[in-house]
Amino acid sequence: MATLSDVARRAGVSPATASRVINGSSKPVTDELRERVLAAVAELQYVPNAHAQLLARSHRSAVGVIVHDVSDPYFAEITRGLQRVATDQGRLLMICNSYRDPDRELEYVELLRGHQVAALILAGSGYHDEAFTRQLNEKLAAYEATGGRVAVIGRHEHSGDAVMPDNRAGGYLAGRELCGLGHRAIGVIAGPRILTTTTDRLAGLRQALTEQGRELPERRIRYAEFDRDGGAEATARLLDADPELTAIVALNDSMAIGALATLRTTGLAVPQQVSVLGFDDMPIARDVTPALTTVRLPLVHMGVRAMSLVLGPGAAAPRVEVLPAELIRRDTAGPVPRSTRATAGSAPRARRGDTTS
Amino acid sequence: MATLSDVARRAGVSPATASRVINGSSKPVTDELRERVLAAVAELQYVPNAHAQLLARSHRSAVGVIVHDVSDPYFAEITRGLQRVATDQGRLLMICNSYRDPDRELEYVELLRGHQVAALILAGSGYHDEAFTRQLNEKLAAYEATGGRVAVIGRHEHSGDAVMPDNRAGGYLAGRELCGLGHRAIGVIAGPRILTTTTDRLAGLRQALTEQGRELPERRIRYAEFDRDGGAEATARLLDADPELTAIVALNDSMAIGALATLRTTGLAVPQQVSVLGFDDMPIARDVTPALTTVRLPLVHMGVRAMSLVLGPGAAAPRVEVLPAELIRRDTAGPVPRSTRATAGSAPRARRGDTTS
DNA sequence: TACCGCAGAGAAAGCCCTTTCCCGCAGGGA
DNA sequence: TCCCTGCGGGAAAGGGCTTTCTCTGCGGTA
Repeated sequence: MATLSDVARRAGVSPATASRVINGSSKPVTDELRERVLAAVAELQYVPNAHAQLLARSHRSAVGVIVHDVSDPYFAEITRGLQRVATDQGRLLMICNSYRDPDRELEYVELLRGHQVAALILAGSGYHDEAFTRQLNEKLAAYEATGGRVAVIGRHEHSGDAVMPDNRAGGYLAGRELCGLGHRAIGVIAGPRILTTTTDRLAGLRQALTEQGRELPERRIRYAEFDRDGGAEATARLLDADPELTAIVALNDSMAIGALATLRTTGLAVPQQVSVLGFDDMPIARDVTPALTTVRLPLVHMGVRAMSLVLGPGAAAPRVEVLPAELIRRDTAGPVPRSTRATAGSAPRARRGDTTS
Repeated sequence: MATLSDVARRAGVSPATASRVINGSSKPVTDELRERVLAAVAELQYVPNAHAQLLARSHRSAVGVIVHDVSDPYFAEITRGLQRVATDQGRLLMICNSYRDPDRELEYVELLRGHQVAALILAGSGYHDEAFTRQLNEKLAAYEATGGRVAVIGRHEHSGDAVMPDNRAGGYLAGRELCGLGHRAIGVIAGPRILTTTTDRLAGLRQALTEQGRELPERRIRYAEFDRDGGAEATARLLDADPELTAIVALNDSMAIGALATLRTTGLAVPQQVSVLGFDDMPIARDVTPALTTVRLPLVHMGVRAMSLVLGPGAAAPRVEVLPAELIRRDTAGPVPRSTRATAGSAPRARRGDTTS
């Protein structure tokens, strides 16, 4: 690889001058030398060594991002928002997929710190895991102590700036909607228990049901992976145990899509026999059939806000921005069927006693 | 930020020793000093400066990847394959989204070169653009001249190693399938004309139709963005001009999903009135309703192969691996309807003279 | 006892840039 | 004419790390 001194030598100038031409320094250089340098660059196909540059100008310009998986639409949307603001400000993003592995998350914080990022954004659910949370906070604190900026999206464990989708309110919206439609036998397919996103959404849902005199017993909840296959499988388990269910709340849209797949296989009509509610409103939600009724989160905006916080002026006190959830009514949620559903595989069971307000 | 010399000073050793402990060098260090260094690292929350490291050991370990958009399922799958091999070999991936902007692609080649990547993988369609192709090849050649390895996925313009999905054969499969089902009035919603992927798939499709004595006139092709909305819009235009169409081939699954959306809005039943074929077999294809009949490409495997080529031993001659396409029959393609469709909005028109073999 | 070899540690030379500091020179004002 | 100013350019000092080379001191062999 050609180096800067190669270029300088070839152009018959000092490395300093070559550097100034190449970087468009404010220091003036005569046109003649400039030409010579540019010519040498072209001839040698010179590309500056990014590591050397980054080391020399200890500049801190890139921003580190840790998500679960960029190709998951939830994070893809958030990332779109992050990217938009970053690009506007001429920042490079370094995006890491933790695949929801806490250890990997910790490693990536170190890695990004090592890469001298100007700021760090963690997106995605927090964990109910004290030891991990403490470790993470220590690392983040150490990073902030050296001037790094940190913001989190959707996790409350961190003491600094945060952008929070209102998961709890979203769960509440879902619950209220189903109650309004007359459902009582409501099942939930949930993501991993250890995720705060799961428990927050569940808490809101439960609150809505409780307010309406319904309840949400643990036996009507199935925990699985937060993806399509997890949703499909959890739905199967749920229906197996509780054939009289008239509604299923999926704690994200991917699971909801899995649920629709299982229901189709089972031959249960949506929403005539079973209603389905999703969560997140990923782009694909409107394209499944029937189109998914879901709780929308302003994903792109969440990204925009987080990046703005982190690149904008700091604040004395940590800022928490809560962004509202919104119910999007499409075609998968309908009124509770008039009669008890005739279940195909298993014998119809007597309704278990739901309490009434 | 604490530096290595800070650590060394605190531990009462030389920077050399500290470095050896931290990096697990093969050079032996007494346990006592090791302990002291490790303690200092922990106390100072020391993280090595990645740029300095990368500069000092001019090692070239990371691999650069340029895709259209990682969050596009097509590339997400490919990337999964790339990642798998890279992780196995302890390589870091730097992934850049070109968003199908040739200039950005060129910039990213430079950027990644500047970051001293050991290899470069370009995934995604090539362009029918000689000037661009020449420029890109020059840049790649310059990179290879300095020992860099290059592989491309799905583009023939490059002279080096390549992994090629058989787009043409895939188009052929789609055409043959529709002919077998009796379709004659076949429309195509295609990606941008400038992409070789578009023209390759189209060529295969046209070949199949021609062999069966059908034809594919330009008026039955609509070019649009290679995404959902492009597909929806192109479908609308196509149906508007040609209400008697009985089948639509989408040149990728995203467009196919857009087509399904438009057909649903229009009130045309799939596949009873109109058949739809996709291309790629993205994960979501099986979850739309009806499930999408499509041409499968071994996306993950393509990624695996490309990364293997690029990290494995070099070859004297450039290697081209062509990976086969496969037709996946699901529920969107059916036999041609018996009678001419009763079109809702526009008056039924006389069939234009399709030639018969 | 004298010498060789080796283990373990440090000194210092890069890695490739950027940027400050300094120098020479030309032009303009006194 | 002299001095000051300012412009254009180069020398050199980092930036933080790795790694080679060198040095010291010890145990073992002749």
